[in-house]
Amino acid sequence: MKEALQQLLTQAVEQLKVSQVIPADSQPRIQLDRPRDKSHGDFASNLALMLAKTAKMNPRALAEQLIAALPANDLIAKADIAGPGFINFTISQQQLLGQLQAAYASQRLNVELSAEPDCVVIDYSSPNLAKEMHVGHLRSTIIGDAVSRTLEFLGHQVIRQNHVGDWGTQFGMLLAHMEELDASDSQWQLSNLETFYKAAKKRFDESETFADRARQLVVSLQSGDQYCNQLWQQFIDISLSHCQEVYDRLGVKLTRADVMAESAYNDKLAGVIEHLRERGLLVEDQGAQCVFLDEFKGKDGEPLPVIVQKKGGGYLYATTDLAAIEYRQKQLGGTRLLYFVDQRQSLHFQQIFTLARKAGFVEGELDIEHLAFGMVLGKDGKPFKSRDGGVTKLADLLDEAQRRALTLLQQKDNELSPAQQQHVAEVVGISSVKYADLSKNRTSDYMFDWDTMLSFEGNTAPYLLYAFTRVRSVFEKAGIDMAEVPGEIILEHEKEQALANQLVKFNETLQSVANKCMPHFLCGYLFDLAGAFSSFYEHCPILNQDDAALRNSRLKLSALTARTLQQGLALLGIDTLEKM
RNA sequence: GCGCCCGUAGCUCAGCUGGAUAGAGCAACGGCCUUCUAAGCCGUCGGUCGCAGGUUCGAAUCCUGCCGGGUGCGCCA
Repeated sequence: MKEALQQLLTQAVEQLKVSQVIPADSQPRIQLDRPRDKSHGDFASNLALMLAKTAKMNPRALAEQLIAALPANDLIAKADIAGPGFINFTISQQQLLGQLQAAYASQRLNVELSAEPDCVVIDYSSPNLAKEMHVGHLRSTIIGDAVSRTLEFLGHQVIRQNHVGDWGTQFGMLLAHMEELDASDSQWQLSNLETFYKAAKKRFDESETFADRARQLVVSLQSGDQYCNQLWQQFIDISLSHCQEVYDRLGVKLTRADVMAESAYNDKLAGVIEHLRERGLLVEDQGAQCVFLDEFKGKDGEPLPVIVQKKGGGYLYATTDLAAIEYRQKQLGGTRLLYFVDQRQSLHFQQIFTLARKAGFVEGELDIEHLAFGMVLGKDGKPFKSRDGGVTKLADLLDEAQRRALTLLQQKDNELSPAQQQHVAEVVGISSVKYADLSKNRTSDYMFDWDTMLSFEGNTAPYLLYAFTRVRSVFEKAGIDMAEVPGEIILEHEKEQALANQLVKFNETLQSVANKCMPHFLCGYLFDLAGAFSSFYEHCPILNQDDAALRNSRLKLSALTARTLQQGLALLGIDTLEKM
C-alpha cells in the first residue's frame, strides 16, 4: 500500500517536471510517514515542503499542484493539504478491505516477495567452543536468527554461517587436561564444559610443566599432528553438541550444517598473507606482519595496524576474517554480508571491511554490514552475571526462565494438566527471554529483568501469546476453522477500523525489519496489533452477536489477527500456544 | 590521548530518512467481570529530550563545543 502510494507520487513528480513546475533535475526522496494523529489521515508526505525551495513556490500551492498531478487511482480516497504544506492521504475503504481479503486468502498474508532478492550471508551466534555458551552469545544468536527468518520470508536466499571459534590458543590447555584424564573420565568431565575449562585453566596457572605441555600441544595441533587432532576433534564434537542443545531449546534454526568454523580457513591463511604482500600492503613491524590503513588513526595520528601474522608465524582472527569474507562473496555468492557481532568489535570489522575491499578480497557491488549490538546488563546496570559472580551459562538461564514461568503459571487459576503446564512454562519461559531481547533496540545495552519480561503486561511475550490464545479460544468455542470464515469484512466500529489499519501494516513493517536488521520494529508492531485486538475484543462482541454478517466479519478479523501474530512471532523464532 | 556508542517521564524502553501537540509499559491513583480467558480493557497523573550554541519554514533527530556514562585502541578471539 505504502509502495503503491509512493509510485503515484513519483508519477506526480514526473508530471510536474514535464510541465516545468519543478526543475527537471530534482530527485526528491518520496517520504511517506504514518502520522501519529488520526486526523492527519493514513499517510502523510512532506514532498511539497521539500520541493518548495527549488520550485520557488509556496509549499501549499505546490502541494495543490502535486495532488492535481496524481494519476487516476482507486487507492486514495482523499488528499488534503495541512499545516505548512503537508499532504495527508486517506486510503480508500475499498482498498483497505481488498487488502484484508487478499491477506486472508493468502498463505503468506499477502506479504510481497522481494523484487530483487539478495543472497544474504549471515554470520551469527559464533560462540567459542572452548567454553559453554553463555549470556554473551544470546543476542547474536537470537537477533541473527530473527533477521535470517525475516529475510527468508521476504524471498531472499539466506546462508547461515556459524563462525565458531575452535582454533584459539586456549585449546592447548584443554587438550593437555584431556590427556591427563583417562578416556572415560574425560567423557564425564566434558559433560560440563564450564567446569572442565576452569579445571584446565587452574592446572595451566599452577603447573609449569602443564603449561609447557599445553603450548606444545597447540603447535602440534596446528601443524597437523594426528594424535592431537583426534583429541581436538573429540572435544569439538562434544562442545558442538552442547551448542546444538541450546539452539534446539531456543528454537534457533542453526544446525551442524551451518557451522563454518575458524579452522575451516586454516589452509587459506598463508594465501591471505601472500595476497597482501603482492598488493604491497604488508609491512613488517616489530616482527609481526601488519597492514596500516590511513583510515584508522591511533594515538599521535599514527595509523593503526591490522596484525595479520604474529612474529612467531601464527595467524590471528583478522587473517581468518579476511579469508572468510572472501569465501562468503566468491564461494557462497553472497551479495549482502551481515555480521551480528557485539559492538566492541566494531573497529575490528571496520578495518576488515576496508582492508578486504582495498586488497581485493571482495569486489564490486557488495553490501557488508556489521550489525552491532549492546550488552546484556543486570538490574544493577552492570554486565549480567550469575549469583556467584561468574558468567551465566545459557543452559542455566533457560532453566531458570522455565522454572519462573512455571511458578507464575501455578499461581494463576488454570485448567491445564501438569504436562500441559510444563509445556506452557517452557514456551512462555523461553519466549520471554527471547522477546525481551528482540524488543529492545539492537544497538543499545539492555537490562535483563526477570520480572519485567515474564510479567504478562506491557510489551512482552506473554502478552502476545495471550492475545493469540484468546483468538484460538473464540474459534474453539465457535467450532469453526480459522480458514473457513465466510462473508465480507465490515468495518463499522471504531475498534474494527483500528484493528484493520494495524493489520495491513504488517508488510511494510517486515520491509523495515529486513532493511535495518532491527527485529524490534516487528515486536513493536505485534504489540500494537495485540493491543488493537484486545481493545476490539472488549468492545466488539464476536460470538455474542446476532447479526450473522457482523459475526463472520469479526471472526475474519480475529482469524487474520491470529495468523498475523503467529507469523510475526514465527519470524522472531517464537512458538505460539493454543491455551495458557 | 584518539575512535565508536549512549544520555528521552520516578523505573524500563520506543521515537523509522529532520515533520505537525515527544509516545508506550511498569509504578501511583480511579473505574470496568450474571455475557467470547480480567494474564484483559478504559481513564488520570507524570517530560528543561544531559547542557550551550548553530543549520532549517521546522531539531529528541543534523553540525560544533562542553558535561556525564559505556566500550575499544600491536601480536587473545
